[in-house]
Amino acid sequence: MATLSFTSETVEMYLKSIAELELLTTPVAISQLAQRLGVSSPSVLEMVKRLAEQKLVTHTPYKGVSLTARGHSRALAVLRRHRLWERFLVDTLRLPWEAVHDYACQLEHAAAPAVVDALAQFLGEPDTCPHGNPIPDAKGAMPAETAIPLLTMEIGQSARLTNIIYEETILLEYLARRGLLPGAMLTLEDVAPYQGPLMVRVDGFDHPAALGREIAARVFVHVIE
Amino acid sequence: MATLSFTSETVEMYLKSIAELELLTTPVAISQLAQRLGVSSPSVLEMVKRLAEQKLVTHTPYKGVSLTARGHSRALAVLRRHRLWERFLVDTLRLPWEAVHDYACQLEHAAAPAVVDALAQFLGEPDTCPHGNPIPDAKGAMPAETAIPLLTMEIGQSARLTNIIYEETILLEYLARRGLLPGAMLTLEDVAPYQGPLMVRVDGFDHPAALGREIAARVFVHVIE
DNA sequence: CCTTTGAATTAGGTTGCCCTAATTGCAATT
DNA sequence: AATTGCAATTAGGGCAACCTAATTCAAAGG
Ligand SMILES: [Mn+2]
Ligand SMILES: [Mn+2]
Ligand SMILES: [Mn+2]
Ligand SMILES: [Mn+2]
Repeated sequence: MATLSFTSETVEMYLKSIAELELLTTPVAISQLAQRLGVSSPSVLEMVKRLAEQKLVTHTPYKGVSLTARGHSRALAVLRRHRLWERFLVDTLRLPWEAVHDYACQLEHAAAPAVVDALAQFLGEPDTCPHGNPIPDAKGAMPAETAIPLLTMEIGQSARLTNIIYEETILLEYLARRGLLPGAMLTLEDVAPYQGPLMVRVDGFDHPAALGREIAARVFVHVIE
Repeated sequence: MATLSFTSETVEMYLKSIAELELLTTPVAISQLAQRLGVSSPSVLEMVKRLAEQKLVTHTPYKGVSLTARGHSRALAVLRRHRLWERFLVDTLRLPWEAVHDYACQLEHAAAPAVVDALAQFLGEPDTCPHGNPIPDAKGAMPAETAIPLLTMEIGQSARLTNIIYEETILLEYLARRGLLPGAMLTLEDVAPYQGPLMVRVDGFDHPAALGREIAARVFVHVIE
């Protein structure tokens, strides 16, 4: 008999968040995770111990957590559902690009495998979410990142926006208002010193946008030429 | 400030189940609810007390529970989401008629109002679920039942199947195998005495189906003529 | 090497939702 | 009017996730 390991919504959110944070730093600090999930550090630590017991993560005391292979594939399954729902909400239901992230965060926990497969087929097996991030395939494989953060561009360079990582609705709303959607063409005009903002001209917009470094690290681009 | 009353998935299931059971008997017995939800009677009683505190139900000791107006409208909202998702799963994703009930039971708790509205619009504001039951409109209004239970038909009468109430996957599977879907034409051929089964001829099927009274009370029809 | 400081951890709760076993009460039957 | 059977209720737990306050630790700077 298979170990009937039901994964609660809460556990799925922990695993998904760890996967997202591992793209920035690894192992992931307890406090990072606490901030991302909006819960206290002791709560995270307690859950991390439960996850470690189930061999979904490894915890190095005073260092942080990392996903095991098992945990990683669990996380990718959630990410797949999340991004498929996002496509559905934008492409089929025509809901706003910056709002669907939150809606998908609810739906991602509530779709049986048969539903996910049928949804993917209906959508034409898309390979990116509306924010440009890759959708893992049914086996859990995901293409590696080829774009670079806008933060690492050089002044004067032009680029095409490819994707926005570490999605959060407030970030998406901010970027949408400035035309910074996947596919947008932009030019880095200036970088203020002392951790100051990046001035970015977006094609079709009159005024350049000022992006803090925090944000510029999450916006990925393909430089032209 | 509005009393931010988040309704958990569990509470939603209690309210929906009470609404469904009220169609059969009212007030709803604690043990009925316990059986429907697959939990113990003490658990139900405990929850019923919580629901009563929130003025979602009224509890008459040793009698049972009834929904208040507040509880009823909450329940109809869940039912609306459930039935809209069922339509989506059958019409758009082409999933099997008898399987979608369970899938929709997960999705019904995970759709923000904006998503529900957009989904209803995309589906063309349908007014019944794939099992023939009415979908409450956005304001929570639902047409009254006009069909009668197959159980109350007289021998020799013919009828068109309209809907199946008190949905459960095993029941739907049983009926699907015998062609008993909404729209099916049927004739009541015989009723065995002593609470015995009803023999029903279904158009397009060679052998008549034998339905227990429990089931015949849940299959609704419009008699011809 | 010692001190400092913020992150991690421990200690000790609470709440929601579930359980089994024991008891009580209602209502139907003798 | 007493009995009996089943449903309802009470009693006493359990576990997953959350919290705040107090303590301990590690890494960095003096
Ligand atoms: Mn989520
Ligand atoms: Mn996305
Ligand atoms: Mn449900
Ligand atoms: Mn249905």
